[in-house]
Amino acid sequence: MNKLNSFTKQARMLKTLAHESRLMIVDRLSHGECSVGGLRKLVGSDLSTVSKHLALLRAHGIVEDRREGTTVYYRLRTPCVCDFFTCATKVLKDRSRRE
Amino acid sequence: MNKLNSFTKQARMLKTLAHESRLMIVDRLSHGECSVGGLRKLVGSDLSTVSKHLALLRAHGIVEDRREGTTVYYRLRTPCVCDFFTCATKVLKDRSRRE
DNA sequence: TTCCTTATTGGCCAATATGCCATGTATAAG
DNA sequence: CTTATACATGGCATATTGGCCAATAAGGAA
Repeated sequence: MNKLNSFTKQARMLKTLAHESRLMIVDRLSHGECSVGGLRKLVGSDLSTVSKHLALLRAHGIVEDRREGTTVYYRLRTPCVCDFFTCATKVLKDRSRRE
Repeated sequence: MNKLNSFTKQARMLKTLAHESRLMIVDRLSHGECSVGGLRKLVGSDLSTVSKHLALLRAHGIVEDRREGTTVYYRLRTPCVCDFFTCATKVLKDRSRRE
């Protein structure tokens, strides 16, 4: 059923990660689960904005959540997305060496 | 002078790559340089559209160009961006296994 | 029940991205 | 010179994204 080619799927995933706040969230979650409020303090945006970022990450299978009372905790669902950080850092370093 | 934090820079690079046509272009260039016209056939968009994608990739240091007569050839400037494909494929596979 | 805390969703608007067409530029050929 | 080829760029319309506020939902406590 999923007839989307590889480039389309890769582009969607990259788009999902291609935002400063969402990168901060993923990086934070790579160290362990965190509540929405906790992530809000981290990124500094409105709670509703953070919640929407999380909804997007969840819709794309990057994170999953767990409710405990009124608090919702998020965690990474695909831990290897962190490889993007290694990858991105490497590219950025490589690029700065050439400038 | 570049006071941008790491997340901002990473987000910019991901945004630059987060487009189906640009991914196709980078993938094609990973096999060797190619003219704008050649890339146009590959992605199927208007030549001006492809040219703008290339301008964006160039502005972000992903590709560089070389003119030969009236033809302009593009090539990857930071070959390790291809690691993103490995990375993305890995994540996508990992995700599909969990669904 | 009502109140409070925490998070999600809807609405709205500003900012950005995308893509096409038309125009401009650079090089080569005649 | 003119013409043709191959790209690049400006402009404009549309689509998407991002973020805030307000409203809503879901739990826990009194």
